[in-house]
Amino acid sequence: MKQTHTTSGANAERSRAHNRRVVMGKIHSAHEIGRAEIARASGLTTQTVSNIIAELETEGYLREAGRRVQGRGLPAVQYSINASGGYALGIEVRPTALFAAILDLGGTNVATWRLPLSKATPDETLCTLEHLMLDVKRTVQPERIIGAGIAMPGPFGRTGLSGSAHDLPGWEDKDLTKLFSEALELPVQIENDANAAAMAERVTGVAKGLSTYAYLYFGTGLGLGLVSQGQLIAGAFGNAGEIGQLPVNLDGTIAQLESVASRSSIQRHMNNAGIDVSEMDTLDTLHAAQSPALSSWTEQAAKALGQAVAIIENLFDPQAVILGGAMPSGLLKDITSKIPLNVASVSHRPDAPHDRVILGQCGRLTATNGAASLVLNRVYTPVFGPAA
Amino acid sequence: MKQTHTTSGANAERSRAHNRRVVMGKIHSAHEIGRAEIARASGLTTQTVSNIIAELETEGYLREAGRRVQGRGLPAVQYSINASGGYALGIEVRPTALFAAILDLGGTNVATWRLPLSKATPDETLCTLEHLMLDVKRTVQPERIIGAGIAMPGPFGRTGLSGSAHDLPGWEDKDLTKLFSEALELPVQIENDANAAAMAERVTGVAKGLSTYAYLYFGTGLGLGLVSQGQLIAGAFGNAGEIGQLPVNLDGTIAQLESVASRSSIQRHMNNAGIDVSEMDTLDTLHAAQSPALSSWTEQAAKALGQAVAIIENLFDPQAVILGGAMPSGLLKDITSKIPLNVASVSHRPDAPHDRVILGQCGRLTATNGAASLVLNRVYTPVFGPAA
DNA sequence: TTGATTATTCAAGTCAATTGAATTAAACTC
DNA sequence: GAGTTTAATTCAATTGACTTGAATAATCAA
Repeated sequence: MKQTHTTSGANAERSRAHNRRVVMGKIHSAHEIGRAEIARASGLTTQTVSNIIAELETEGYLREAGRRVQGRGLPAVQYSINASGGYALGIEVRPTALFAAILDLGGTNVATWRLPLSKATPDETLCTLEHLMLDVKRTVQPERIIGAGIAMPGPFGRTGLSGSAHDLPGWEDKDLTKLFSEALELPVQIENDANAAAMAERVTGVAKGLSTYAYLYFGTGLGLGLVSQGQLIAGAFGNAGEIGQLPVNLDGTIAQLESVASRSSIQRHMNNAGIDVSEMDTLDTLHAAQSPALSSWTEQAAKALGQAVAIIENLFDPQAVILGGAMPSGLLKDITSKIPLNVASVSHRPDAPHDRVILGQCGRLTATNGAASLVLNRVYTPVFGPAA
Repeated sequence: MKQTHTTSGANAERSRAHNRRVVMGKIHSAHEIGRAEIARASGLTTQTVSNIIAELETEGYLREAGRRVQGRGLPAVQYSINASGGYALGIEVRPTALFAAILDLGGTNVATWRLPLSKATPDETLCTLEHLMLDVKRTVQPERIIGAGIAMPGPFGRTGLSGSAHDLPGWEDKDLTKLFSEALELPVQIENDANAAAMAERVTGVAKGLSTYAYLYFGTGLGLGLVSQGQLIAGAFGNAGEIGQLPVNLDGTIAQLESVASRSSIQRHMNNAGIDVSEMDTLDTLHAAQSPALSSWTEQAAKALGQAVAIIENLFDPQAVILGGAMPSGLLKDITSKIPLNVASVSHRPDAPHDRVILGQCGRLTATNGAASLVLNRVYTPVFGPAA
């Protein structure tokens, strides 16, 4: 993930790109907004905003949304995102399947694929992707596809995946960015699934108004995505957020967070109680029926997550911690409400406009949609090259 | 700490400011470097770099450092930072004293003050500062002072300090930035002591080549500074890095990190052994004499810190974790070497160019010098306005 | 109806980047 | 050691994008 950035300098062209993002970002978060207001909020002149909006409109990214009368003076022409003006492709690579989704500029899912993989080796995956692309190009206008985001389970080495813990063999020492961008013929961004999922909530979900938050992702294990000022914190090597091994204290016993709060931990727990939950729907049913075995799991998980949340709040001071991932939403909601919060924390702000722990709303395909959201976030959030 | 940024847009002027920082940053980290090389490293043209360097040189921030023959072609004129071209003021407010330091552009300490405070109320502090400023202006040319950094123990509320844990009463609900910038008549930056200390290592210490790292700070308690891509991670309300309450597991007993690894924990531990260590020098002597009581503390502290390091590495994936603060350096070195590292971590990189845990080198006044380093870091690291 | 207010556009001006050709000084080649 | 190659730097012209200030348009208030 680490690379030498040789483009830290600014020039007119890069200023324009930056300002286009600023404008798109304001429109995205305000939903409908006029030029003058964007100018005030961004520090640009109305003239500049006008020019940029004209450009964005002819390119199809924006559309007029009537005038709004708001007191005296000429009513401002409102602009909003033209959802069909661009599309982002999201790819999630899992050990047994490849998920894909297309989101439009507004963040709405317009297509979803699930392609089985036997081993998820690079060859098989890339080959499957080439077939997928044919389909993708039939679904939306190819020239309207802005880019692709790829979500894979980490951890990442300097290139490719590394370490002994990940479940995708054969990807070590590969230049992932090169591999995918060549196969897809699109600019790509690669993140682990938790990070991608975190972005989904920012672009379309409950984190839309937030710029600094943490996201706990229930995948096979448990992942953490950290977003600071609208950008993912990747860490030096792209592996920030490995929270699974966090030690938690359950009634005097130390356990790893992931072994108590994850999908695989439910399966283990329920199997011990003689119940098979290999199907996700079973879980949903059990939850609706208030299964005692499931609620004893929930209790443990919530307790463990409470400790994780306390640590996250202390170390990162986020606006909120969001919970999401591939779990029945009723169950997730239940967990969310049961997480104990430390009243002595700096995050305890009685006047806060929202809860400290929030339920994510992006559903089971969060990571796939999140992969696409990585692309959308780049449209809406200005970035500048990092320090050397 | 949170505020509405109305200047996220880019223009020619802000581009220039950005590029000046890029150029200063390259020169700072390379020590001596020619224009063409800066151009290559930054993506700017040599012409632009030439213009900026000419500007910076006439302003006194740079100076020529001879030509370097490096093979064929015209030998490049080398430039380096002109240390006396600018000064940064650092202020550290503690409950019983105000520390101040001036660093030159090269990061060298040119003056230090220690002014006793009886209660460190805003009134007393600001009054003391006004007297200090008279002295400061006699020490260096007033117009060469770039700005001031302020280090205070957190946590911060939306304005001022808040919470029950901090030791500076009377600062609640104050607009710190306004208060200090008006008293000093300088642009100011305010951070907690751990964050300031973290910056000291980046500007002058062992973190000079690092852009993403964590810093564990021994103050009265224990603080954490997180630096990502050359910038401090502040969190949503400026309180990121509150690591003191982290639970650690010592032989089955759960303790708070701060109660085992901090200056006050040493005092408690040694008092229990019947030894008084209210003077820091005593500690140094005891360490040199290999006091058994002290080494039993060190062992516990290192064990606890090992757990904290593991969590930091997993959550943040830094290039390194640096240890520093107001402790005898021999003792710190000892702790550093004794911290157990998890071999299974993603941070275990046998080919890394440096250790995973590094001893800081900025000495006892790290936080004060660090406050000044906040200012210097802004000179050397380009920033752009954060997302809305 | 008139004046105040706010949004927007028009036209000119400015800033700071880029581009391409020219100059300088060293190293390599024969 | 004369000529060629290479690299850094400067000179002069150009361009892109933002700003400025004046003009115009549409609404509210009196």
